[in-house]
Amino acid sequence: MTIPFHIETTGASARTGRLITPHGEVETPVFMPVGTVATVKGVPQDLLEDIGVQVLLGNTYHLYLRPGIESVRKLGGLHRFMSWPRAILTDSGGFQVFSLSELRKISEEGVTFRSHLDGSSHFFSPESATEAQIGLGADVIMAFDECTEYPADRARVQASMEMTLRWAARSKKYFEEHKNDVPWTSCQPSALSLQPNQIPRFVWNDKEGEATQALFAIVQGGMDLALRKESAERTVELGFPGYAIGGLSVGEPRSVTREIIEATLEHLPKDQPRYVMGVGTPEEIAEYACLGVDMMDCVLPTRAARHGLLFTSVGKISIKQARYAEDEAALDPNCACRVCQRYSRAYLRHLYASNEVLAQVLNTIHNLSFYLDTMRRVRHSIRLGEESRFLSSVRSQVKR
RNA sequence: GCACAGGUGGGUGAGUGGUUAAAGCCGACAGACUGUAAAUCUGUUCCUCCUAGCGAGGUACGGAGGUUCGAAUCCUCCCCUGUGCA
Repeated sequence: MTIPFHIETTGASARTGRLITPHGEVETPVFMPVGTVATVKGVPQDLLEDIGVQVLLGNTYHLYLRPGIESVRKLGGLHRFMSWPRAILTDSGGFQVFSLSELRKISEEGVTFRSHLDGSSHFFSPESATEAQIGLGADVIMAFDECTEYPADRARVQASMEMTLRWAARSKKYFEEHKNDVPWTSCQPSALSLQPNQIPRFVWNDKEGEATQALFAIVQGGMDLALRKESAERTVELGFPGYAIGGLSVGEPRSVTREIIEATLEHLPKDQPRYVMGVGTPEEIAEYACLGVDMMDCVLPTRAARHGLLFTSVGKISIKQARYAEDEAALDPNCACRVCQRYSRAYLRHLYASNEVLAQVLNTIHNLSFYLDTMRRVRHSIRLGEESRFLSSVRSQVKR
């Protein structure tokens, strides 16, 4: 049994829905904060729950290197290890094939990485990446792919796309044969016991036959519409419970990103979840959601926060700027998050300038709150059939 | 008072006769960041002018003189700081 996806409302192209994972339901379209090494840098899990994070992204490559898949498995899987009762999606390591280009060697069989931590050599294949993700036990796991670099010529994009296709088939085969090896069989998120003065622990039910992990595949094809179409159709033929559009936000112009997303979505099943990997700004995720994208993830809100760049309803704010030194106003006058409710721009700037860790914590909480709130409003507007009006209001805010 | 050591740009600190307006680091200011090798990275940081450039001029290494084609660098005196001895 795989994870069910129910579409609730449908607009022109946008839709809202529910993804029923073994660790709770996820309202879509959803933004998934990135918690690469089993943490959203700077923000504790209980706070992530408070601000409404429904699903987190983890990274197979990083967790494989440290603490190691076996450790996580022994500790009950990633949810239990990091004390996160809600849904998790793990990336397969395919993006590291792209981002660690200096440190890897690709062959049909798989990819040899040199660890960015200690230089040691490691081999990832569709089979081993899938095995690792089963060991981590995320609710949604991703087929091992090659995130094609940009720019790349057509022959290169085609060859890369076809290899990703073969790797998707291998990932699926391995998954079908081993999907019962997850470190949990089921759990009830509501069973989280949080007694006073007690270390929070989950109560894990071991009922048989409950929902298992779902393996999503990734469409590649570079910036070539025909190759995207071919990649989408052939991936769909292989049959997966959900599909991702990968290989974007790798340096191409934003107009191209949008064009590829829009064109690729047409070739993906309308009744299954569609996930665009690695996007975007608040305006972009709102826009893509209105195109019919159900899931997105991005390091931008968390990384930018750590670098002093904050997304607000009045545009981007670089909190390090001298102009905020004596600004008593809330960071974002229209934001209800705990940071905007409590602290002034002057204080946030001071924390940043002083290199205090609280700056990272507060900035990240705000940016994530802003992203999640944006998606909440997108869902609301889709339900009301007013997504185009919502989009134009978001765009006009950005211009200010 | 004597003897050493030392005084360099916002700070620290290299530099001991010639591409030195003066390294590096810090600070300050600005920019970047999109399936996280990212609490990271990039740029600017004496003044003036323009045709905006490895452009022109000015000022600058405690102060004043001097040696030299040329001085932050060598010499003399003075001022100041630190340490030790009286």
